[in-house]
Amino acid sequence: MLNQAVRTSVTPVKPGNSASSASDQFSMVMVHAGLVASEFCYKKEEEIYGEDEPAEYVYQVVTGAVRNYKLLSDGRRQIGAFYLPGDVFGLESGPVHRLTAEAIVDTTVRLLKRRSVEQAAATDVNVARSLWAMTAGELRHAEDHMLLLGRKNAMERVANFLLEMDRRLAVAGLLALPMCRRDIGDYLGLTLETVSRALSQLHSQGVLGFSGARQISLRNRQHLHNMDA
Amino acid sequence: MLNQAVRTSVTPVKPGNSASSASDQFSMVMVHAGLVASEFCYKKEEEIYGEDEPAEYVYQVVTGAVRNYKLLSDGRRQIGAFYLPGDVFGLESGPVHRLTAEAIVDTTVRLLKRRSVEQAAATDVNVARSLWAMTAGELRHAEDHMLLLGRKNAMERVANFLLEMDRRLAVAGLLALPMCRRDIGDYLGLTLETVSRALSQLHSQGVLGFSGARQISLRNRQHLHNMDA
DNA sequence: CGAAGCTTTGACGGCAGTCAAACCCTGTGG
DNA sequence: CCACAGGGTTTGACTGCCGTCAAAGCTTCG
Repeated sequence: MLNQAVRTSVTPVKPGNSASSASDQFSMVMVHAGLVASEFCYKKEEEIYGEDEPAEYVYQVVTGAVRNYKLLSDGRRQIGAFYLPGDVFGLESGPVHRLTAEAIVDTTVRLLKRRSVEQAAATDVNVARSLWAMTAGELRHAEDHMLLLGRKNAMERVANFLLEMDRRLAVAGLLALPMCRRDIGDYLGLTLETVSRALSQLHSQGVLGFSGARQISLRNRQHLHNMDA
Repeated sequence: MLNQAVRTSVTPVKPGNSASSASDQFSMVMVHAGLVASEFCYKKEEEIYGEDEPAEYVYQVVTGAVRNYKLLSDGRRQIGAFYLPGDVFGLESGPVHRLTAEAIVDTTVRLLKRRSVEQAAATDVNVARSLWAMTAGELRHAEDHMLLLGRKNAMERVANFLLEMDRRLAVAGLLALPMCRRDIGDYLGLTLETVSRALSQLHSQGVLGFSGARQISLRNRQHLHNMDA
């Protein structure tokens, strides 16, 4: 499961545009608690942890991308979140992971032993507050996503997705999507064909440009905002 | 907004079948912190707090029922959760409420000042742990609900809803639903007509019985479990 | 250069949404 | 006590958005 221990680190990951406070808080937890994070690498498509497995570690993406999902018995899949560089994932209040996490592409993570984090939280109230805030941040995302899944049409979902990815991983105005159309569909509650058709329509309207299917440049963010309802 | 101060209390609410640990934790927070909760009543359809309003209180349902929802600008609504006797709601890690809460029927709540809760968490690590656990419980529900909204068909959603309500509010094998068909639809990402058709089909199959549209008895829970995918 | 996987596009179908009308229940006032 | 009004629920007819199935095109990498 853990491929390759590369090195240890307490330095912050990529201050970049993924300016969620979660990554800062992750660093803070480590600093306050005197913890040291190890780095590991997962290959493309490799499982990081499975649904209902004991939660032994907390992770932070350094490079790459992760999908977090649930499966129905017949194979239908709902991706709850994508984790990108700087994002913390796998943090549980209870004993087990409630979704499966997989590397979408080759991915490097920093990780902390969950038990160490718990101990830090038991002695430092600021650490405890940070853990709560991280879970609350995931809840906020889930609440927004329920609105999308329950009430938005296909074009609104895709527009919302593009704006979210633009905010979280665009560099130099260019979106380099790590995930395939099926992953996007399983995140948005659509089929891969519907995602493709929506993107094609936006392309033909000049709202976005392609440099290969996964390199996208947004040419009219306002139009996307208007479509997002 | 706060109609009527009835009395104060530190005793647990209704140990009943809503055996979520959240209500116990609410009591624990109060006991550990020496806090006293006030009781208030909201009338049917009355707003308890609005989206983006400052989060000043934490609430626990004593009697009645609450819907927690987000709206799109054109009126489409997604209900994220129903809160029933014993449930805690309105707890935020950040400064504001992210959904609107309304009483579905006449509802009594106990409430704590958020500032008091924060202070208790700052000095008692067990309180801090409880707050995190409550938010984590809401996140778990949201993750399950994303799977329902993104990937289940109408019958699977309704079957899931009936089993959830059966677990949370059935007394003597009878479900007394406080919410109308539109609320159920807005919770399940369906229209009220689709909810009604699914319930009618289950009735005609003998899976459930009606005593009025909102009094339901489940006659074949196994069948519902099988339908829930 | 070739194979495999990913993406796009097209044709068609079906599930759930929309619109509409009838039915039912509850509460209220005569 | 009954009539009525209003809202909630059920049912029907039809529509349409998105899913399904299929095939062709495009990348990428060995």
